[in-house]
Amino acid sequence: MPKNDVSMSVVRRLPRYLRYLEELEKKGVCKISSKELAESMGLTASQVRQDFNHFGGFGLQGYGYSVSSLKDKIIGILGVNKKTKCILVGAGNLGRALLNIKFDKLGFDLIGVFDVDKEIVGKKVSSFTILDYSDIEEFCLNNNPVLAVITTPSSVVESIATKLAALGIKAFWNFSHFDLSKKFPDLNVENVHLNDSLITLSYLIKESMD
Amino acid sequence: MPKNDVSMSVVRRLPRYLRYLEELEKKGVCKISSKELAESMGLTASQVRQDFNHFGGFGLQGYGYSVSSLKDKIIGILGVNKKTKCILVGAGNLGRALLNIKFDKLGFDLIGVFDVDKEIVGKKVSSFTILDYSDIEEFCLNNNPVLAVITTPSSVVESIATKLAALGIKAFWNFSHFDLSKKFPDLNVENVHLNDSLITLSYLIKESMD
DNA sequence: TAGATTGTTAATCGATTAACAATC
DNA sequence: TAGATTGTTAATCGATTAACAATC
Repeated sequence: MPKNDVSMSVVRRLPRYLRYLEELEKKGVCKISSKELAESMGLTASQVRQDFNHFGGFGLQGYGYSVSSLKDKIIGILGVNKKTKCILVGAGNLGRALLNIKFDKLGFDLIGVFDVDKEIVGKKVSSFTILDYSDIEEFCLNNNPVLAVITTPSSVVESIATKLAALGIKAFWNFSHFDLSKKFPDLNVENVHLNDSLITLSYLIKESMD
Repeated sequence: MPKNDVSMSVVRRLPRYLRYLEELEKKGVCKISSKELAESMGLTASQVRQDFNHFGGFGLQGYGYSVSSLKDKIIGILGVNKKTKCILVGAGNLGRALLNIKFDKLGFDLIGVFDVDKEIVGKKVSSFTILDYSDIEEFCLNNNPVLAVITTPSSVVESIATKLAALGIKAFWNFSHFDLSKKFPDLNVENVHLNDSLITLSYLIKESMD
């Protein structure tokens, strides 16, 4: 059972652990020590053990960790085995690219994709038919999605999020620059700021040229 | 002039500062105090002043900071005024979505988009003609790009990156799960792990339900 | 000058690392 | 049992916050 108030530094390492463990399992590795896992991930053995012990003792002293049971524990902690209902708003290039994500393998069930553009409403992208944004209210009342993926222009995000929050949305995966955390401090917001990421790289390149 | 060895915590806040300053400038705000800026960004005034002072004194005691000159300083620090040559490898959905990014506003000049799929090679997406991946070596020898955006399947990233590194690429903007930092410790790598981001949100939602 | 706010030093807090006893 | 490696406590390190002198 996960305990509360684990720091975000730890939480953000959990998906990485999961990825590495899945790779190990694929390779047929059954057992791994904190030392080996740390080395392959660029962490320290102490850090690995500290991280896991936030959630209870997952290992066996003198042996190490069972890859499959450690993986299962982390899946449980992250809630990847859940099927949290979600919608995607904004079926532009980025939104459509995100439709390739295996939401069901990440703990979500994508139940609706919306856009305002009448040109694309009704069309099929991957296995999803684009729905009309003007029907989103009724859709949410009927289906109660928990997460909204926001891939619309920043200018319309405030009004969309306000509507969705009123309809009971509890979390935003936000690809826009609108600061949803400030406006909705009680909701869960995860920002993906691609521009910031690329600019950071500009800085690192510049520094490495010195 | 930027000094060296500023921590990544600080560096990652710089693009956010830049965004907020651009918004302020758009609103016609000329002057801002560390206190005001901190409040609007969810930081502390101390943190804002510490951050800027890593790079020199940008403010005026008793007055605050000039929005436009602070913005210009940060642009300089981040190298956003540069035009670092870059290429994109993998013109699938995600790659094509990224073509909408204003690379030139973020310090880069996107000079080539590559894919292996003969079906799309030669086609135009946005203002870019998709080039044949088999010509990438010659292209790099002629044009010397510095950054490669990697939006191919993870399985082929190792061989692509090995080739590009040998051709003088200095940085990767990596959207795959392949661990480029481990294989190329001397290159600049910025990872965008969308799956990890979504999984983190799964955890946060789960926690907030308790 | 008085008020405001920076630049900077010192204190605090939290995360990482080290150490080692517990134990498989 | 001896060796190995965890779980956990203590030490260290670094980042954030607080405080205040400098100064516009």
